[in-house]
Amino acid sequence: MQPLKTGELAKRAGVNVETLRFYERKGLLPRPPQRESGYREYPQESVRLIRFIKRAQELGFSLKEIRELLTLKVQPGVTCADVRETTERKVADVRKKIRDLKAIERALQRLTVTCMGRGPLSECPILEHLEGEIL
Amino acid sequence: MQPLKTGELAKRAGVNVETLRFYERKGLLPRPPQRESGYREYPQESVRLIRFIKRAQELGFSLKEIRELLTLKVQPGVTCADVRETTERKVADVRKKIRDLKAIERALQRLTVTCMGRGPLSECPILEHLEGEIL
DNA sequence: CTTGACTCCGTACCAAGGTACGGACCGTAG
DNA sequence: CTACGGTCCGTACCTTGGTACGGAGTCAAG
Repeated sequence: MQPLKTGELAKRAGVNVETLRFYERKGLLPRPPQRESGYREYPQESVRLIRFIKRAQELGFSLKEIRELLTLKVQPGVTCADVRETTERKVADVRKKIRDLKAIERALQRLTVTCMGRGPLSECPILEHLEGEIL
Repeated sequence: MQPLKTGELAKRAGVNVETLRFYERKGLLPRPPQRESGYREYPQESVRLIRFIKRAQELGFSLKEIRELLTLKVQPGVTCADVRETTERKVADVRKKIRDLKAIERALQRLTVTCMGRGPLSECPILEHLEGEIL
């Protein structure tokens, strides 16, 4: 298995070359050995690393959190329980976001229910509510 | 009712002075008449306008969307139904966000369930999943 | 009339997660 | 050997919703 050049890694991992550079700057992707010319030579595992990042992102982890997860992985003495704890915190975050959005949904829903969609703008219950006339 | 100076409006509306300047730049808050000295003289209604913005924000509207709502209000021929439509689109957005977050929640929940929190990091099911080992 | 608080303006900065650009250099196919 | 595409680097730019700063000018209380 040959090392990968930046463009090859980007292609295999399904991201932009610029994104790789960005991840490197952010400390998510370690800088690989470089040739004399400066060309980076990524090991094959880098593809997995990028995919790890992308998966974690899909699960709602921020890049900062992902960097922490990656740091956990290489620190001695870190246990599975630490990773689990991070994940549980994230579940709690996500649940809070869901609760907040549901409150918003209910409020908006109440607004659309009060508005028949008829009548002039000056009597629109939605705008009235936003202006604080009612409630 | 005297006109309000920037600081007074900010105080009454519960926002920062800088925020008012920001809203003005963004086209949410029309630039009021100004004295010779440049001092702005806001009409009392501006307090309501800022509160409108803040309420709409709490309901998940972005500043851009709020600007559109405000534009709707002053355009002739716009009906209550237009406002209702905007609100309904927003409800749909919010519902989609909730669905997405629920999918994330389920996925994270599955991960924490598979992880007993014991054992070495090298066998952590959470990290394994993120790396694509399983599934 | 002085002085401290307020206001003006442009601009820079923050977070997050990238994308884009330009000039210089490299590498390889033809 | 040359030409084209890939890569390097630093930097600027984008979005969203603001916050902060600094110098100059202004207002109003004492």
